[in-house]
Amino acid sequence: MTDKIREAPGASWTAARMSRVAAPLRDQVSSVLRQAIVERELRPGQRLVERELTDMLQVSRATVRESLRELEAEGLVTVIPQRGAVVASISMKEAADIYEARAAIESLIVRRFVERTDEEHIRRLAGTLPPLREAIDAGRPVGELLAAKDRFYDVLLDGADSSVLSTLLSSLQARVSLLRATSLTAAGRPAEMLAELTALVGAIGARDADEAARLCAEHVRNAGRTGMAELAREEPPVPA
Amino acid sequence: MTDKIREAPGASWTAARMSRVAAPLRDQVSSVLRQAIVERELRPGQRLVERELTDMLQVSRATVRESLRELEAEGLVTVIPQRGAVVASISMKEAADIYEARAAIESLIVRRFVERTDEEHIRRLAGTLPPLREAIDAGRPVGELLAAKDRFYDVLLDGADSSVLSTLLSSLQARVSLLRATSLTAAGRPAEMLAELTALVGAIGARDADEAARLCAEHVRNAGRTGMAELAREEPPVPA
DNA sequence: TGCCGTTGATTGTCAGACAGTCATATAGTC
DNA sequence: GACTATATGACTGTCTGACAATCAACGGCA
Repeated sequence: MTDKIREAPGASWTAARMSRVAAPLRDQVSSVLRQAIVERELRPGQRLVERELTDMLQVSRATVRESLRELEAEGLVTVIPQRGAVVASISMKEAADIYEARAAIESLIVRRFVERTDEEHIRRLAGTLPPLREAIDAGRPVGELLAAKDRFYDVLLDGADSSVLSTLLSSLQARVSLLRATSLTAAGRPAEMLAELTALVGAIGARDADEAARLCAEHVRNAGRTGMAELAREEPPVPA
Repeated sequence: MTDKIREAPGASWTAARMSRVAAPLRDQVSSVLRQAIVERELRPGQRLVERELTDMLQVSRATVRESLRELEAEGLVTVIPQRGAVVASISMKEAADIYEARAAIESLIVRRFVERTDEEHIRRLAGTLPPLREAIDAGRPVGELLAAKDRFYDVLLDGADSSVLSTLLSSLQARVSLLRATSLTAAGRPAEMLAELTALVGAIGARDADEAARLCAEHVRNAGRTGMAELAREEPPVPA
């Protein structure tokens, strides 16, 4: 009767019980939940019952609740007063807004990268593309493509050297991941993406900040467009 | 021995004890603390000792802690493990980053406003300027100017109709308020601001989204520049 | 003067309790 | 049999008290 989540098929994240290590326990709890949400093991609309979480993660209710506040502030969880937390879901409209915001922020990041980075960073950035190309050519699963693309972003953020912008971007990225579809699931999109990133790296290499920013914004908008189109033909989210 | 904050001179916000009303208690606590921080009644660097907060606000430690997690996620409070929460402080560099991000986001908002709003909204937006002008001409205190400007933003955000962008902007705005100086404390800056906003409204009225976005970004950058210049000649933040 | 152990202040976490509220199942009514 | 009023159960919101672990400051000692 309880333990609904634990019984859920394929709920692999339940294995991640909490063990007392360095970081505050609540941060570990947040991380586990955050990851489960972003990776869609916890589905949008799904209730997060405190008692179930405490049983599953073996921590006290107080700790779980503090974590939930954190996730709430990040927009990954929605709290309905007197009803508790549910995994957040976003509307198409919100998703569109988030993509727009991402375009703006990422452009800024690219601009920063161009302005303040050195040849070494540019080389490293360019170096992240070949693995991506190989993954695409080999028809690897979406997860691996995303991982490869993450490395691109890692270098970009590192070079832009702005914790503020990094934080902003990752919170936006987490929220769009609430949509089930990635633009990368659309046929042909991975190749397009690679082309866009290649062009972007080209502009960065030429130290053309304006052009790079423009390409970047366009890239995000394209991703958003395909992703949302993809989404439009899937089933609706889990009802409350 | 306890009650240090309550005894603090001029700590007017302490009067705001919690009373049980509709919203969850923790939200009231968050609001009180957030406001106290943004209005600089709690200074950057100041420790927020849980016991003192519970005494002052008359709520349990659990409730206070949940609020602190929320403020932490908003970036208004920094938590040092095993030492607890302190009011966040930001470096000049971070502040500059935030202003840049604000410029990007606000431009987007203005663009949205132009794209999707009607004459009525534009009139309302223009209508917020005269009170601002009067406040400036009458040499009213900075607080009142800020309030008048807030009304301008209210209309703008309302017309842009995007909760995502509103949330983003207000979190950025809260964080820069951690700097003590407002650009408005600089001599002549209020008048400049008014001129910039007037030009902005003009572009919006003409439905020129590009120009409006450009003016808006410029406005934010100007505000950032003066604000940070102002800041540079004040005393350093309260040490930990 | 500078190192080190003691002490006090606080945080991190836990368990248990209880009122209030929402949703649902149950019983009673027409 | 459909419909409403009520009882029940499942949870959340909040509080209290407790205790180990850690940090910071103090004072003693070399």
